[in-house]
Amino acid sequence: MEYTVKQLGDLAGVSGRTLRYYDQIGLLKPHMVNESGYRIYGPKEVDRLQQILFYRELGVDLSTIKELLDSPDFNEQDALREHHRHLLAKRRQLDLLLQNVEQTLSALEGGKPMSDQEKFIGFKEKLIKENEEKYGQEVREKYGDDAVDASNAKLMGLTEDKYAEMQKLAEEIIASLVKAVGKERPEGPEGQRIAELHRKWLSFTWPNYSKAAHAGLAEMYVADERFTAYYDQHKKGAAQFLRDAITAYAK
Amino acid sequence: MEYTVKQLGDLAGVSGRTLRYYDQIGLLKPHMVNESGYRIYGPKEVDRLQQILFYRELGVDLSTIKELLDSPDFNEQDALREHHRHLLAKRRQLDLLLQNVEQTLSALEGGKPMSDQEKFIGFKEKLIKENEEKYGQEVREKYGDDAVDASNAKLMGLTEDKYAEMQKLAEEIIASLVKAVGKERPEGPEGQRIAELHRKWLSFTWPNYSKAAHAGLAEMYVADERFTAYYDQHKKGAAQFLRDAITAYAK
DNA sequence: ATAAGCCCTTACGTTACGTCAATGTCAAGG
DNA sequence: CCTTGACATTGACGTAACGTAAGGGCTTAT
Repeated sequence: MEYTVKQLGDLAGVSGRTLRYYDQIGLLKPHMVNESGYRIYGPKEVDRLQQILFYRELGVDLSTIKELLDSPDFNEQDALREHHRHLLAKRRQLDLLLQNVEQTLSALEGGKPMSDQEKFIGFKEKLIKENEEKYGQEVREKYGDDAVDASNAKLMGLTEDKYAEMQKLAEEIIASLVKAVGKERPEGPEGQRIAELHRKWLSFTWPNYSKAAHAGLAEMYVADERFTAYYDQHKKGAAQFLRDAITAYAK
Repeated sequence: MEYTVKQLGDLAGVSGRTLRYYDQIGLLKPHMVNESGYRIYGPKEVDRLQQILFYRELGVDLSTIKELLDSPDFNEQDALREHHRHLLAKRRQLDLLLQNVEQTLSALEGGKPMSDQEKFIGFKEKLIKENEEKYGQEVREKYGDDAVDASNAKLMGLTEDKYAEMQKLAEEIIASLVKAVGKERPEGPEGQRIAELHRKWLSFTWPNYSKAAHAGLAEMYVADERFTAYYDQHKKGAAQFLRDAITAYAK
């Protein structure tokens, strides 16, 4: 199919000005220009525009998009899979915001008041993005491993004794957290003891411990609702507390 | 608590420049300025910043935000409920985009090719916003249709056997819910079994299952009081439980 | 007392378009 | 055939929401 500026614009939900601008900066050149100067777009341009919009949706700036799409080793499949990952991350962030709204509402209606930190959970897009790039894979691998670990730890070389020890440790961490939240400070001695326990717990499955990775994981505890839910199921605010404790510990 | 520019910025995930800009345009004035000219923010400013960020996240421009927050009949509760609605809408749009990516991928891998229209589903934010009310109604009408569908499923190509099977499934879901609510956790094994049953049940009428859509429907179960009433008639809290179970399941 | 890390204001730069303005093109109807 | 109205074109200027750099004070730790 062939489209004029308006037609393609309507199709994709962008303005004519936008398409002319994209032409101007060389991001999306029309397939051809007819004798009276009209821009005519073909199927290849349609697909390219789709790619552009995927990137734009994720907040990538136009010059970067251009570089990416024009790079000789650009692979559409990989790009789409990346889009998918990032969209999922964005949805997780949205879910955090939804939780935040709900909590704020209930606090307003006389529920439990929120800490100032809690009031901004879900907004720090950039931090989450950066963290994901740095530690995301590590954490994801870890998370995947966790599931495996739990069900058949023997395969990973852990003896049953060790596994039991690990579980006991996990329980102690939770129990300590439940007691500490709201009473102790994360940077205080009890908070630091918990962080130390957590480091020990980690050492069962992490081949090599690093403070940076530990801090990154802690950040994940509040950024990824799966973790948050896990810790908060025993006591609300536990994930937050643990995060702060570890952050202080890793410094 | 009192905060300086940097402290509040770090807390909320915005830059110092941003806070100074907000001061400049009168959107967020500091509680006070100390003798050496430092901006000092108090608890009221923290809350106002939170409100600002909620609006900003939804794409409202700063001058409009200012008008809203300064309007004499501004009501925080209503605003939060609005935020909630819009965030849900945004999530629906994200789900559309996710589907789009998935379809594009499968088309690339030799699946069914997409029409040019389909290539841009999920991008037209503005249209979605405008049509939100319309869309919502459509969905609700669709729900009405679903009820009709269910009652005379033969028209939809379901054999009577299949239909009976479907009803049995529905009954099992209700029965399991009644037992589980208040005793089991939604993320626990029983909750997940119920979510799985629900997925199976859905598959009778949905042409293609997607986790995103499943989760979206679950959200509807608590957002639309007709759904809630349907599930809660047997046991209070059942809709909530089912929602949580499905949400965990779809992750 | 010197460095590090905050804070201030002023001011210019940037991105991704929106919005005129002045003008040419094209299909449809009276 | 002519007009009309919706489209198209190229400038050119405007804008929102900051980023960034320059030049200079304040506070705290070593």
